[in-house]
Amino acid sequence: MIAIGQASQQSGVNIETIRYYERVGVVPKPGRSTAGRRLYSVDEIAKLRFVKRCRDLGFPIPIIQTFLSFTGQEDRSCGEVETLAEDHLAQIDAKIENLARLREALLNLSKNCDDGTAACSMLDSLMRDSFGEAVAQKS
Amino acid sequence: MIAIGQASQQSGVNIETIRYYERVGVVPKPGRSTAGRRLYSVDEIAKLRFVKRCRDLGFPIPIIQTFLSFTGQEDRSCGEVETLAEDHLAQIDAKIENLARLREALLNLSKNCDDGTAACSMLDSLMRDSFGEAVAQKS
DNA sequence: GTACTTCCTGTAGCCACTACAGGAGCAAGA
DNA sequence: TCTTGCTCCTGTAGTGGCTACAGGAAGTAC
Repeated sequence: MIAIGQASQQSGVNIETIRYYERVGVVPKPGRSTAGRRLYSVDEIAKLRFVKRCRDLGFPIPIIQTFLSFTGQEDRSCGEVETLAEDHLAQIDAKIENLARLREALLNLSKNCDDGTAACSMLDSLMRDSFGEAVAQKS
Repeated sequence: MIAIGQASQQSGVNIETIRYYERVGVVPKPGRSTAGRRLYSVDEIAKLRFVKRCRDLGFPIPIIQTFLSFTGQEDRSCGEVETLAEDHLAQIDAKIENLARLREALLNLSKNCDDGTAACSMLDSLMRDSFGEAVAQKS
């Protein structure tokens, strides 16, 4: 059983974030020492590491909670996990696509900027009415 | 001079968002009718539209405020705008790259998932220690 | 005993909105 | 004139996923 600082080091999750995860119910409340300090087992560290990996992959916390509810039960989890992962992948693809479009728009805007003249054509373009219909979705 | 609902329609900015922009100082406080309702001029609508376009391009609000402080003055704005736009472009590129890496990691994880067996190899991988070093940055 | 570090709880801040409560004004029709 | 329905007002709280800080208590090393 180790304290939260060590748990943070071993899991890669920030101390404040560990407490936040506990508060919102991502990980269960750990045991406490007689003085009231949190004590973590090896399993709990592993769970924290799992959460961190999922977060690094961009999964939102409610999805991670679903994942965690699946671990332990052997049957029927794979299909649902796959669906959730595919949905997430689709969202990532959409984000990439949107960012690429945004990148294009920005490049088009700023490439007129390098002629060294005083007035900024990019700001002008942003001010004019003709621009801005192509880039619309959320990133 | 038009009311906030019309201003919202003509600028494409949500009513609540217009009030939010006013509150945080992105756009100046508009005039009011005798009954206390906001009244917007053509120029103010144009400014709202400018803010919307910048937001659609992903510029954060402080940058947009800098842009707005440049409009009106003719000299020296282009170079600074260009720098800000380039920085923003670099950030977009970094995001795209990170998402692409994330996408790869997710694909690698989930492609073992489609064999129809009961236990989920993806969750297993996420639980094991060997995975997760390649994907680390913020999106 | 003292200095230093780690830990505790609780609250507030970040970003860029969005939603809602509870009320007031305004325009059109009966 | 009255009612209906729409728009608008202010103020506050919620979103996601943390992060930071205040003010204190406990543990450890010398």
